[in-house]
Amino acid sequence: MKKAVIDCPCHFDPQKTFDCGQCFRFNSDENGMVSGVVGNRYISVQKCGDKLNIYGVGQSEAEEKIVPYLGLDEDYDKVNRDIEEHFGKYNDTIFKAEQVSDGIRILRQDKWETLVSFIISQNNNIGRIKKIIERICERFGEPFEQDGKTYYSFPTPSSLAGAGKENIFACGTGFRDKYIVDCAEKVSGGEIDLEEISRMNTFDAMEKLMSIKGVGPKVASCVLLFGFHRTESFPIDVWIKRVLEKYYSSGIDLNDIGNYGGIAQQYLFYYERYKSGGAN
DNA sequence: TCCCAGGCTTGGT
DNA sequence: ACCAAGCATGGG
Repeated sequence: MKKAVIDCPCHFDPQKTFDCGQCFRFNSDENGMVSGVVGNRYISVQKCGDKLNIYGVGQSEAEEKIVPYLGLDEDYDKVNRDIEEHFGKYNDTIFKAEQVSDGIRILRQDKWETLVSFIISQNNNIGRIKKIIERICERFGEPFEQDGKTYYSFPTPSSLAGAGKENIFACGTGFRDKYIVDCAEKVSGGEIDLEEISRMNTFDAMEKLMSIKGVGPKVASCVLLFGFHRTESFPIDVWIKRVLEKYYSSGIDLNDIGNYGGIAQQYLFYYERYKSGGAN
């Protein structure tokens, strides 16, 4: 089995990072090993002191692809300072959230995979989201072998566009089948160009993403944050609404959350949802 | 034009 | 029966 070892920066906890709901194809075991499919590789990540063991890729691939994927090139001291500046002026909630959530990083996931994944996430729970995505990969993705086991890549836009609504539905998507089809058709047909979106300002990018059926403000902002690394994107869901009412009842200026407001959102989300024993 | 309520698949509890 | 990191839809 291929293996790489890299220096682990501060503020990185693989389990928290993959457990905070931004990624649906990874699972962690009791040894703190976190494993899942990235592109056409199955990788496992394990933190050992100030080192990070990465299995499934060689040293150069780990440094070139996995380090940016994990967001390890981002300076989280700087990130945290900016977050404290923008959220600390209201009260001390963000400092507590930062402490509890320390180690969460925003991944650089594939744009297309993130888009489909968060369409599936609506009105759904994480356990079921994961199962649906796995079935979609098994049925429409490309198989690849690694260490004697078979894994499946996330299907391409054209693969899903040609899958047929009934076959998408058969993966357990429920009413979201038509949303996935619309999304796959628009992306494979070029009507939606994800690389073009990555060059747009956040407002235009949101508008463009929301022209896909089943993509509203919450899904679009999650896709921008997790798939486009728009760390200023601040998804507002039921949990964050609760946080805003509970800790920021006199309101916060959503137009002044800084360049890393989305990371603050993750801290607050994790703080509120997982501090009292966690969810599924 | 904007706002709001009820519906939507499915599996877990 | 109720709920889940929401959204499209139709009526007012």
